[in-house]
Formats: sequence, C-alpha cells, structure tokens
Amino acid sequence: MRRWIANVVVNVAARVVDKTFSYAVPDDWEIHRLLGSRVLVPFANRKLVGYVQSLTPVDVSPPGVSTVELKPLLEMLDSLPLLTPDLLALAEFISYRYAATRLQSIETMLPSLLRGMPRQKGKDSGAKAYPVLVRSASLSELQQALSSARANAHWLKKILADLMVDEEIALAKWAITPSHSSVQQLLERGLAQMQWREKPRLQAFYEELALSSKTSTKSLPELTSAQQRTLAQLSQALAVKESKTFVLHGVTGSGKTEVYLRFIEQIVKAGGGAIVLVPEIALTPQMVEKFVSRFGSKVALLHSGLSDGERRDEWMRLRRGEACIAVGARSAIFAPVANLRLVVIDEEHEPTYKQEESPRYDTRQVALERARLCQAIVLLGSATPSLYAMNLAETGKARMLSLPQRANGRPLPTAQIIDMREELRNGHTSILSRALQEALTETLARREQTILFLNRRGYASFLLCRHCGEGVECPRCSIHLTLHRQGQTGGFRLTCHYCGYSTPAPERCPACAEVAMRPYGLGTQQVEDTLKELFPTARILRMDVDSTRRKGAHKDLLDKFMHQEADLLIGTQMIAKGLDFPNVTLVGVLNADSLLMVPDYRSEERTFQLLTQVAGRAGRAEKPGSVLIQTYRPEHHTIVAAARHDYNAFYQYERYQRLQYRYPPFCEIAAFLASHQEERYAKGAAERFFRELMRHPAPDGVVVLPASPAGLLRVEDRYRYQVVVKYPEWNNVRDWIIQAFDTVYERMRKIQGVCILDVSAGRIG
DNA sequence: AGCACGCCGACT
DNA sequence: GTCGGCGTGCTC
Repeated sequence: MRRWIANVVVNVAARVVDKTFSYAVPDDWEIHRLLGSRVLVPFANRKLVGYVQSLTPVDVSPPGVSTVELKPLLEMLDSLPLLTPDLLALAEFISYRYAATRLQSIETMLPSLLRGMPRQKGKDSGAKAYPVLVRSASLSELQQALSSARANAHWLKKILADLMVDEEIALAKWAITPSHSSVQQLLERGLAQMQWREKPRLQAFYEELALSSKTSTKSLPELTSAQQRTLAQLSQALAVKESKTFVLHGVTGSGKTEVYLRFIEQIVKAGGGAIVLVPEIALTPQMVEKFVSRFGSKVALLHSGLSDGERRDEWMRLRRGEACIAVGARSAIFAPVANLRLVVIDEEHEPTYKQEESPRYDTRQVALERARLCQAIVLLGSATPSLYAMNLAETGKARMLSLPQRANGRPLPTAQIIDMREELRNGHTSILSRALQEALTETLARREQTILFLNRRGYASFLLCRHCGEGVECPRCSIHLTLHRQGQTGGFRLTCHYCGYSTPAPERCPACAEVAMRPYGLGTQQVEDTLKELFPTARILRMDVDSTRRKGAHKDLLDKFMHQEADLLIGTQMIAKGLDFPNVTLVGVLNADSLLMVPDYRSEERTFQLLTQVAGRAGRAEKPGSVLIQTYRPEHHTIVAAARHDYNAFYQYERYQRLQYRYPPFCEIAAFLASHQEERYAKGAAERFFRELMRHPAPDGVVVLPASPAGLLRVEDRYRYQVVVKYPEWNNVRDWIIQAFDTVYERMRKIQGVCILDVSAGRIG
C-alpha cells in the first residue's frame, strides 16, 4: 500500500512560517478527501488547523525533511474538501505574484466562517433545516394505496397524489408538520420517508424573484446584430477547450449584460459554470434580478451585503454543485465554481478590482490565471476599457469585441463643454453656469429629471482663514479637514475623510484667533443648499457616502428617484454606475477639473471613465438627453474626448503618454510602504529597504525611486515613507524585492512598525 | 504567531 | 538562593 505525505499550510499568520509543513498521512485515511481539506496538525507542542496544500507519495519525500521523523496528521476536519485543485494552484499563484503569505492567499478565498477551526453551526447559521417527504415505494404501490384510501382521508390522498408526481416534497407545500397523522401513516406503511433538508436562507429570495419575473412573462429582448456577432465569436471560442481572453468594448447602454446572459445560458446548458464579477456598487437589485430571473437558484450571490452565514451558504451551494453561476464583487473570483468555463469582469476598468489589503491582488490578472488553470474564457467588459485591457489586446493576449451602438438605437447624448473662465469673466460666480441653469429650468418645466455630478462630498473642501491663510488640518493625518453640515439645518463640523476625526467648525482661526474662517471648494451639501435656493419648488435628492450610510438608504434613494418622487439628483461617483433612469434627460458635471487634479498617473484615465459614465446616464429611453460639462480647462484633451464620446482619441493620447513616461501598462509598479508612530523609524525603514535593494545590482530595465514621504505623510498618527520600484516583469525582480522586504519587515515588526509591499500598485503619490 | 530556552536584577 | 524580565529562535 502506498503511503502519503501531506504538505500543509498551518494557520499561523506570520511571514516566518510561510511555507508548507509535511506530515505523515495515517494509513486508513481516504486520500481523495484530503487534498484541499482542513486538518488538525501537531505543531510546536500545540494543535493547529492547517490546509492540505498538496500530497506527495512517501517515496518522493520533500527535500530537507526526513520522512521517518514526520509527525502524523491528527484529524480531518472537512468531509468535502474546501479547496479544489484549481483553487489551490491559484492560491500559490497569488502568494508568488503579490508577495502574500500562503495562509493569506488561502484564507481570502474562503468565506470567513470556513476559515480555521470549524465552528459549531449555531442558530444564526443561516441554513435552516426543513422537513421533506421522500417517496420510498414504487408508483404502483402508491397508486394502490391511493385507490384503497378511505373517502374522507383527504390529506392522505392529496399527499399520495403529489408524491406520484414529485419524488421529494417539502411538508411546507401542504402546510403540515411531521406529526400530522397522514404523514405518520405513510411512514409506518413504508410508502415514504421523512428527511431533513438544509435550506439556505437566500433560496426563498431566489425562488420569489424567479417567480415574480416569470409571471411578468418578459420575453427575452431581441439581440442587435452587433450583439449577435459578439455572441457568435464567444461561442466559437467556447467550442475549443482552451483559455482565451476577450475585451468587450460596449458603449453605455449597448447591452453588454444581455450578451453575458445569453453566453452563460449556453455554458450552463453544456454543464459548465461561470463567474460574473461586478463592482460592489453596481450590484444592485436590478442587476441581480437580471441573473436570478434567468437562472433561478443556479445563481449564487456573493456580495458584502450578505451575513457571514449567508455567504457561507452561497459558497457551499457552489462547492456542492447546486449552483453553477457565481455573481458577486471582487472576491467572487475565488468562488468554487466547478467546471468553470467563463469569467466575466463587468466594468473592468473600475479601481475596485484592485484589492487594497494583503493579498493586494488585481482581479483581472487573477482572473486570467484562474481561467488559464481551468481552460476558461475571460470576458473583460467596459464602455471605457482600461489601458491594461487595451494592452492585452494589442499584445495579442486578448481579442477585441465591440458594441458600438446603444441597443435601443438611441443616439449617445450630445455633450457640451462649458468654459467656466468665461462665466467668471462675465461676472457669473454661481456654481451653475448660465447654460446649465437654463437647461435645468427647462428640464424641470418638462417634468423630466436631472442628475448633477460632483466628486466631493461634504459642504466644502476645507476651511481657510482669510486673515493668516492657514487651513485646519487633521490632528492625526496630514490633510485638511472637510467641512460638513450636520443634518438639514444643523451646525457645521470639520471631518477627516481618512481617519474619521470630527470636531465642531471653529469660528476663530486656530492659528491666529481671528474671526475670518471661510469655506473653499464645493461639496455636495453646498450644491444641495444652493439649488434649493435657486429652485425652491424642485424636489432634490443628494446621494453620497454620507446620505447612504444607513443600511438600505442607497436603495431607498434610487427607488425614490426612479419612481420620479424627485426631480434632481445630486451625487458623487456612486451615481455614475450603470443605473438606468428613463426619464433623465439632463446630466450636469459641475467641476470636471477636480477629477484631473488628483496627483496620480491614472487621473486622466479615471476622468475620462467617469465623464463617459456620467454622460451615459442621460437620454437612455425615448427622450433625447443632453450633457453639460463645466470646466476651467475646456481645451483639455481628456474633457474634449469625453464630450465627443471619442474613446479612441483619448486612448491613443493616453497610451502615448504612458509609453513615453514609462507607466503601466508598459511597466509594473511595486510600492513599499513603511509606517510608524515615530517619523524617523518610518523613514529609516524605507531607507533600509532602498539600501537592501542596492546591495544587489538591479535587473535590466528596472528603476528604483529612493525613499520619500508617502502622498500623505501622516495617516492616523502614523508617519509613512515609501520606495517605488518600476520594472518590466515581476518574475525577474521578485526574489530581489522579496529578500529586501523580508529583511526590513522583520526588523520593523519588532518595533511596532508596519511594512507593506503593494505589487502592481496603483497609487504611488 | 506562540512558546521554550536562556541569561541577568530584586525578593519570600 | 529563586522568581521573572523579555531577547532569540524554532515549529514538519
């Protein structure tokens, strides 16, 4: 008999034990259930939970470990392995690619309730057991029993008749309990058996949703020829079982989602599974409804709104194969979908696809790797494909697909750029240009709706003393406090958007004590106030982080606007997402420049994406829409391109810039960040990291920027210093960077410092 | 991360 | 003489 060694990732969160430990597998254990399962292992005089990462036959003992001395595994903790081989391989990839520990990689794949020691399923577990009757005799026996039943045995006859149609029926169907006499009689006669089933809490929701959609008998929308062409190309790729990547460039309203749905339909029919990733904020009931009404409980939903129990249930439904379509936010890329054939990343350009905690992965890269492991297709969909996606296409790693027109044949709204300098010159200092004010008046008169976009919440960006010129900074972060108004009429407070610090707005300047504080920079609250003055009869809603903090507030606001209980919606980026309001015919962007002023190499890309998305909110139904973009830089190429819906012009320009100055996608950026309460330690750690790197010659084509204060020197009372490395290829720099990182990491940990390494970092300012 | 081992100060 | 400080090092 063959004996096995299990290589286990132990549940110890420390970089120094980031390796697998080998244990002898007891002879009588079932090997096929072991790989990917949790196990209990002896480890330094303790018992720990670990994850079986791989198995090797005993005669191929791992290097450096003598087989004879191995301790045996103590216990197997899962009956169905949590992690399938493709997920185990993906965890390895993530550890390598993003400098995370094996444990971190494995644990981000699992719902929190399935990490570490299995917990006793409490009553909050979400899965409620419910009783079912299962047929346990032949149909002829049931027929016999049915015909010989006494005339007044209504229940018995009803149940027997139903059991002849369905093999298994929940007692809930007849609204009876297991103690019901007719049930007892069936059991005694051996015609049926009682069993308990676990019913995930969400299932009821799915069934309801599927039912309500079916009863409304919406027929499937007819595909446009562009949609058909796209679908045909995808189907063709599906026929060959190998990994392929597609970039789907579809203008706002072009019906990308319908393409996803039709394609998934094909895949599911062929017994395959799919993962659909959507930015958290776009995971609206509307969006979910589209999937659930089409696929019912084959869909498993994975988003942050679920309780831990619900998320575990959804995950297990996929793992057991009861569901085969995972719809969710970023982390759903790790959903245990069997026979995975497709990963859709909708709104692929969104920054939320980058995880900002370790493992700091880029979902698009992970999707490509997962698809490679499973021979699946990746579909990156966007109205404004990222430079990353375009680069995949240009280098032959992906194929372009496009939906250049709106599905309903409506034209994209005309966009007009308004020169705010001109307004100023003519003595108009209002936040609304004359053109926007007029358009707003007309739109209100037509009883149509308007959306105003402004990328800053609060009342004003900051409070400044007009006497001494000082602003008010957060005591814990190196940033100006933002002015907020409390409630509708309440007083003003200053708030830090980084650490949450808040204090009443001072009347006197904290620096010079003069009564000369004045707000600068426009926030959504102030816009709301101004508009209420200008249009006292208009019904106005404001939507930003502050007005949607309450659970369900987000949906309530959108519902209100959708049902036309408001004329005007003022909001931050959260209103830019794929919301479909047919009666919106005017969209105003109040200050397009504020987007451009972010010190980040991607700020122009982000500006173009946001302007395009916001503009896409107008005129989605029969009525034509118009878009007004206010700016002090009317000639800026990003703004001009967005106003003209000229993706290609934007792309060519931006591509050239990135190439010229060597920014992603033409290189990759890793950012080392050290933070400490004392500035000299943070600075010292960054300098030490730099010196460690310099001890070895840098690989070809690598640029190392010396230690410098991070974009915000201080956050939450900790000083931050960084080192930025630009390189063409991670594989060639990994060992070099990791050794430097590990050296500094250990030293820093001992003095309560924190070091992070963000591979494929975005922000580097 | 824990936990043991290990070498120097004030106490029943 | 012992109890205990937390520095260093190891865990299959």
